Amino acid sequence: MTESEFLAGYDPAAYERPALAVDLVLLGIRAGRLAALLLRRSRQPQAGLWALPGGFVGIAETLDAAAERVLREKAGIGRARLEQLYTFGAVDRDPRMRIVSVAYLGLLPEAAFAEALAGGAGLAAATLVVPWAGEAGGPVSAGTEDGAPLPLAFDHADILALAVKRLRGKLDYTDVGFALLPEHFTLRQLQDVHAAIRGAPLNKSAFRRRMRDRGWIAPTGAREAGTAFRPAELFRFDRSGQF
Amino acid sequence: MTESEFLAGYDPAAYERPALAVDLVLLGIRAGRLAALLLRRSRQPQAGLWALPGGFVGIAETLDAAAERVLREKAGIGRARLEQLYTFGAVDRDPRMRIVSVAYLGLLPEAAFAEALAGGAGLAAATLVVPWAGEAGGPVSAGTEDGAPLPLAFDHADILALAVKRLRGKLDYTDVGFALLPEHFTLRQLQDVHAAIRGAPLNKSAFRRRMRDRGWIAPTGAREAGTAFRPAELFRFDRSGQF
DNA sequence: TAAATAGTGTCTTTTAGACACTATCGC
DNA sequence: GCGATAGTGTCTAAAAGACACTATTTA
Repeated sequence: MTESEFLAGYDPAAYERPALAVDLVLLGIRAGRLAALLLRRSRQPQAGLWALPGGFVGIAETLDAAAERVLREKAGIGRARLEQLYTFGAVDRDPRMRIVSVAYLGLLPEAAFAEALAGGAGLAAATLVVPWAGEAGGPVSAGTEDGAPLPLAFDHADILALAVKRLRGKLDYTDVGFALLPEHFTLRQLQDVHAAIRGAPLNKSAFRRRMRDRGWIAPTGAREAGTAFRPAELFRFDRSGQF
Repeated sequence: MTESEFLAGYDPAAYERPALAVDLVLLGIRAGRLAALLLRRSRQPQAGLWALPGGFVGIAETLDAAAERVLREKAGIGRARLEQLYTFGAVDRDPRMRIVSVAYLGLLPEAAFAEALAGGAGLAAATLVVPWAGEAGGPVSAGTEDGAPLPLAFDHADILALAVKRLRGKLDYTDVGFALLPEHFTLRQLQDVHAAIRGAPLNKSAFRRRMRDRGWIAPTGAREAGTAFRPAELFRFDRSGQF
């Protein structure tokens, strides 16, 4: 153990520490497409650009707790499925000072997503263009509903791209698809969510067969209402069938 | 934006910051089993327990750079495939002070692993018992070669368990298996590595077929030497066949 | 030629894609 | 009954597991 390590270990106050923050990638489905919740920066630096909701981590606060607090305070959302994504630590990622940021992925059902948009937090929805470029995923770009690009602040484009990549990677073997749906849903809705995340269409019969075989869905007995045609059966996520 | 957020954003020096560290899970294959490199703690707290090599992140140092520096300085290893794993931020994970740690997964070929053990860094090898409990993976425990358990310091058992889980998850669709082998290897060696990571045996014919079909392996034309029986063909990882 | 492992062939099972078909609802 | 979508049946293709078989090398 060198002298500097000894000091760093036992008197770390003697060394300058990076600031530690969390940033939230809040994803939902909007008009059949994957979308993220962004805030427009009103101040320098990067004023006018779009940023992920974020905030600093308190000295006596867990990372998860900080993410939940930002979800409440900055996004005005009470609850969401949050999961740690990756920690971004480039030295110059924020021009003000050294900030290391732990990125979180949050998944919102369609209603919660719309509610967050309507709330007073000033959030806007960025539609994500997610081309199907193999399992690895291609580039992800954020834009308005009619296609105008939304320029992202700092390294937030990288964070967003990684979030989509992670979501895609987990789609086939975890329950992430259900986190974007209401408690009761039709198989068509579920398929649409999967298609939006993949960026490519799915075969209907094979999809339904797979969901059934995995034991992930349970019939509720109820049916859709208000359709102009044959109403579909409503299912719910069956947590017991996970493995 | 509340008053406290404003202050935290623009005068973060006014708030106490967590210390930021990296911890390295260095994995390799030893006697056909998955093993990790650990350091025995000589001081309080948790003296006598086994810990992952780690160190603090410098104020002008990338997370990846900090991990590489710890790899050199604490483990005496020049190069390894390092990949960020997860960030651990429980408030009381270190009794001395608040330390948030970014865990890294490092994969070492068998020779590099043995070399690191023989080096003067004081590293010991902990054999990992990795039972096959479905894709999710069961509990992971560290022990000596003859089965005596090695108690781990802090939350390092959690970090180790997550590292193995990640390694398992990536085994089938990335090149992690090759990172644990020398440049030239036999298909038997490759299969043994996969079996060690899975914690379950693999079908020979199916395994070879899959590796071939994916274009991951390229014949070198050379053969094993020094065997008491038919020598196997040597292959190398074919990076071009990844996707 | 015996021992031991390398490497292959083939049958079966599972999973997914393609695609047409039937069922059922509101109007 | 018509329009539109829900939901199913079945053929085919691709991938994986089981397992026996042949091949090749050293001693």
